[in-house]
Amino acid sequence: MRKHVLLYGLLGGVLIAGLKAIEYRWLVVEYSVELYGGLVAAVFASVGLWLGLKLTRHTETVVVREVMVAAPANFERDQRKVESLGITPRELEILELMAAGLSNKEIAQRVYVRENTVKTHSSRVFDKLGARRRTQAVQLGKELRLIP
Amino acid sequence: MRKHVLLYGLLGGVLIAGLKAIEYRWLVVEYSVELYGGLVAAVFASVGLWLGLKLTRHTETVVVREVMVAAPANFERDQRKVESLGITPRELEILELMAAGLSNKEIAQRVYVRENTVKTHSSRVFDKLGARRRTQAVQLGKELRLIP
DNA sequence: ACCAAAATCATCCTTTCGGGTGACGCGCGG
DNA sequence: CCGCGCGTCACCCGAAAGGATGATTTTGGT
Repeated sequence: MRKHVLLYGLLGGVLIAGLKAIEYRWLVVEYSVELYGGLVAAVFASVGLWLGLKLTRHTETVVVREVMVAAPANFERDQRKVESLGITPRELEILELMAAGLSNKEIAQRVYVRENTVKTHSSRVFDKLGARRRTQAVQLGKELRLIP
Repeated sequence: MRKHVLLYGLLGGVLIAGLKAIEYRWLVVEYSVELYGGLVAAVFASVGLWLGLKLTRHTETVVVREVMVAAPANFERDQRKVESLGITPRELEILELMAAGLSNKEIAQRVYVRENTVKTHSSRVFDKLGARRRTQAVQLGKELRLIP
């Protein structure tokens, strides 16, 4: 966290210095200020946005709601199996998305990570489930009541 | 969401205009650019941060708990959908085996045909279901009650 | 503050999938 | 008899998935 703030400040400094230098070299034009401001704004906005997402990615409030539904099946995760298999929350999440029929790339975009990361997670899940293919993993996941 | 973005852009414009005006009135000094950049950076960082928080603050995982446990339903194939989609018995068979997590090769061995044949069948099923991946086909097949 | 677990990302390499295309035989109904 | 649907099989090619390994960063709990 503190590291983030430091990095943030540092980035700001570097950015301003860089822009200053650039300005004096080839942006000595009428609209340099606008360009300057725009760039700074864009960069800081992105960083701010990223930071915001980063800070709250895992802060979910769990709301347990009792509902009376007739047809659709009720799903209750078998937490014991999850633990005994040593499957992490993230891995479960990826497994669910896999079951929804998403490709690794799509999952990556969905959860804001690289495809490589998704592949690592899925590999681990396959390992823990003893599956060789994603369809198999999905099937096992459903059988073991790890996913709906 | 779109509203947010619009507001964001608008704010940016107003801010820049405002700063520009201010600059020409009282901040015509040596370090106006730094001040300017700092202000823009700060404001946009906060807004970005706020936006980030806003977007993810209310991510709650809703756990739906049901009282009555309907027995693991008996599966009844929706023959109408099967026909309307033009899915043949053989294709359904392959789809089921796919859902069981078998690879094309394994399916081929199971039903005593070449892997190539399995591939054509699966391709046709994907076509008819509008799926691009086998996991997706399985998911759709279950949703449409074509397979258990 | 420190350690272990979890999460992230990369690179290399092999296997599996999926798309596209073409072809052949069989049985059934017109 | 001929066409048509269905099942069968082949080949090529690019994309996706999976295995193995190593590395760094975050997080959570003493």
